[in-house]
Amino acid sequence: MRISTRGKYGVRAMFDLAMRYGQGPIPLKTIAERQEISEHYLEQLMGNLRRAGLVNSVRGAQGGYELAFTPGEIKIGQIIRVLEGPIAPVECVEDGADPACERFDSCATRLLWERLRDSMTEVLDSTTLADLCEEAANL
Amino acid sequence: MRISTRGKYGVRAMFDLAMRYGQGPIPLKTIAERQEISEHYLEQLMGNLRRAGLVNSVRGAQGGYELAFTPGEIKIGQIIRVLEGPIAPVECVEDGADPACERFDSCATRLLWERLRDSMTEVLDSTTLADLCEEAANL
DNA sequence: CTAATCCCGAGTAAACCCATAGGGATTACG
DNA sequence: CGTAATCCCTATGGGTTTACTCGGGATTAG
Repeated sequence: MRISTRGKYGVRAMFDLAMRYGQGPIPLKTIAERQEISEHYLEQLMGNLRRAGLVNSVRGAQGGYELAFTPGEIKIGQIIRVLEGPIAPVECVEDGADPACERFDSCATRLLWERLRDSMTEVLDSTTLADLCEEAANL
Repeated sequence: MRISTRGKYGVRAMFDLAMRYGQGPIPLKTIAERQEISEHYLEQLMGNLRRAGLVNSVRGAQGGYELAFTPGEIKIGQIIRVLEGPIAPVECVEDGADPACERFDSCATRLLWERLRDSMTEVLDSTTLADLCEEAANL
């Protein structure tokens, strides 16, 4: 029941960018050092986030990454979905999964997994990067 | 963000036992066939559940497994913890994890993971096998 | 005695995770 | 215009986990 380092690192990196929102592009190297994440590995994650439209990149010297939206507009759930895939404890309760479940009594356990999925989604989609920044300020 | 087949199969098998609670021991083979789970694989899972005290086993012919408590006394969270480990999206918010987090601003993300853990725990520990049986009856 | 059953440990193929390596493209700045 | 800083891309590899399979031993009802 763990998320992988992808989601963990991704949220950390995005939080790092959120804390410096509006200060121009932040180089990957800086984020990686501050967050103690392998640079090359983080690069792959940032690539995914960029292609998903959550960050913009600026190439060349003095370049780096910046959020594509304000911290208040980016939900943690979006980051997780990009880096970890759909938020669903089992495949058959993924959003848009085919509803044909040939198993008869699995339906009972399915309701359980749906409730679990919903409660996870609720937490992850009701928290934005701005919320994390605010919480960080109160520590 | 998936549970493995261990948790999935385990819940299915325990649900199967709950639906037949009080009818004497159910052989593994029967459960495996009904739930379409590899027999040898399920055997390993049942071993874990037995050692955790959630099921009793009866050896020899006419033997099998039965719940060690009434369906209403067994929470899904207990099954998941036996087969999947602690319910925690990241290691540092495991119950009883050392509170020494040398990372400074990870604290902000930590609050998030704690909220996620709590919402997952809430769902899994507020549902019992009896709840699943009841839901199955209403389908 | 025998068949049914649980019990146990080893082995294994595939997938996934977490990187690492090396080079190419772009651009600010002197 | 050259150079260093930076993003971009693909490939590779070791380690771990997953989801089994296999083979045999122990126990017990009938």
